[in-house]
Amino acid sequence: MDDTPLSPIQRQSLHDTIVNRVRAMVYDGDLKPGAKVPEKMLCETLGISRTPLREALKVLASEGVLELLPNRGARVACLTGEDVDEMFPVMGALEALAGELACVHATEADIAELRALHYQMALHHTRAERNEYFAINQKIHEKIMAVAGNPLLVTMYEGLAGRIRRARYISSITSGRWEEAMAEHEEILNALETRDGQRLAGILKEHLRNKCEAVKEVLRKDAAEAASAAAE
Amino acid sequence: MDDTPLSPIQRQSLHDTIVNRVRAMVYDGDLKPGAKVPEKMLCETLGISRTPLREALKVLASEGVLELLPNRGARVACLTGEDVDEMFPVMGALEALAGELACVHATEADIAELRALHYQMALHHTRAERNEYFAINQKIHEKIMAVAGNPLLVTMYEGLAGRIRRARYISSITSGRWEEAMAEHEEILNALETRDGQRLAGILKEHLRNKCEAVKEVLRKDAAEAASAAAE
DNA sequence: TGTTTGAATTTTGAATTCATTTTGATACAC
DNA sequence: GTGTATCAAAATGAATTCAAAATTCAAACA
Repeated sequence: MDDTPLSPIQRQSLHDTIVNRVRAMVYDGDLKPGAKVPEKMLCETLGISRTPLREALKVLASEGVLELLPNRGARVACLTGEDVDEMFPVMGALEALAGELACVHATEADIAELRALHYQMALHHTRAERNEYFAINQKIHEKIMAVAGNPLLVTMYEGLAGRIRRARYISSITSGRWEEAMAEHEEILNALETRDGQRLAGILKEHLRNKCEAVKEVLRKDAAEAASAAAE
Repeated sequence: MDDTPLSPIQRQSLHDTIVNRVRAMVYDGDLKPGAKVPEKMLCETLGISRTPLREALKVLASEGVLELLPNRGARVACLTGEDVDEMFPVMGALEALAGELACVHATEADIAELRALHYQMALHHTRAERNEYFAINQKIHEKIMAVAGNPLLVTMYEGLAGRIRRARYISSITSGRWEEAMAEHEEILNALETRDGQRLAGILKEHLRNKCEAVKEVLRKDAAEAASAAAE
């Protein structure tokens, strides 16, 4: 991460490295939801022994990324509709807080950066470039979080956002909903520019509520695909 | 937990047991903030080997209860003023959400229970019974969380609340602030009874903001005590 | 042919062992 | 007397080993 001459040497413990590696494997889809996580195979892949790997699995389980079945190993947690229904209100509350704080703490430079991101995203929208749109979209939400200036808030939000990241990326947004989302983003930018924290909080909450439906839609599609794949 | 004849037998893994035991030791003050966590000693106390203990320490570190110093073991995380400043806004957002949801999902029985708790707490207030007051106080907030009907919300809130539990219990509330807190609780009950989610959310947020100051006060007192103890 | 039982294999849980790093103490130099 | 260097002891990080439970597979039986 940080390697400026004066910063203390980063000695990332093996354990931490493994946690991050395995988490990345889950988020990137190398380990599919519901799939068993074979200790032996992972040990060989990563070139480590079971002890640090198992420590990492326990941590990831406590994060909700994996679930541990007693005496039967770990499997990748798969998101149910109920999980998403629980996660989104919480994420909404956290984003709303971030919006409020951002309106207080944002510098003019921060707002300028968000404005630039917004219009870049709008461009991708008009060009119907979904992947690019979603990438910028995520950056905007991350930037608002960062500007809020509350590291704990960021950590907690990222923990939840990570778990649905795959679904958000692939999000099969309808063109109607896409228009709506862009309109919401116009409002988000506007609220930020006028530093209207309450309004921004409200918009973000609503924005997330809508996104929730989109993610659940993807989830249903995934489940259907998995079912048909299993039938073959 | 659940031992009805038909439920599967609950086999809590050793690892989970240890996580809970050590976390309890921290919350109950058996392990003091800033203190090193000696692996060897704990292994002997709990009658286990280092492997499962170390797994537990990693999990507790990821929860923020402990911090791991590379090659130098674990220590109990001590709350700084900044930590509290970060935690309370997040807790406020989560409680506000809980309030909103509670107004939607509470049954009349739930509200009756909260009303009973409220007036019991009011009694302890008039009698100036601090410990009893705080115990009921916590029960009320837990009940609102429970009524919200979002297990994830509860988990995340408990994670934060646990870390400041000690400080909240000992909270050296001034009599002026105590009056104010009771008035806020009157409003909380009232908002619930009228199922005014927005208002309840706002009150809870404000309530938490005030509590934040009280906790930081305790923290300063603790730090001062620790300093004078070290000087002896 | 289908089901069930039981042994062999694999996998997981936990203890032990080994290697590395840190810590603490003593001796030595200045 | 102070500060540094060196070495011993302790603690930590990670691999290995051992024991347990679960899974697999084949044989026996209905």
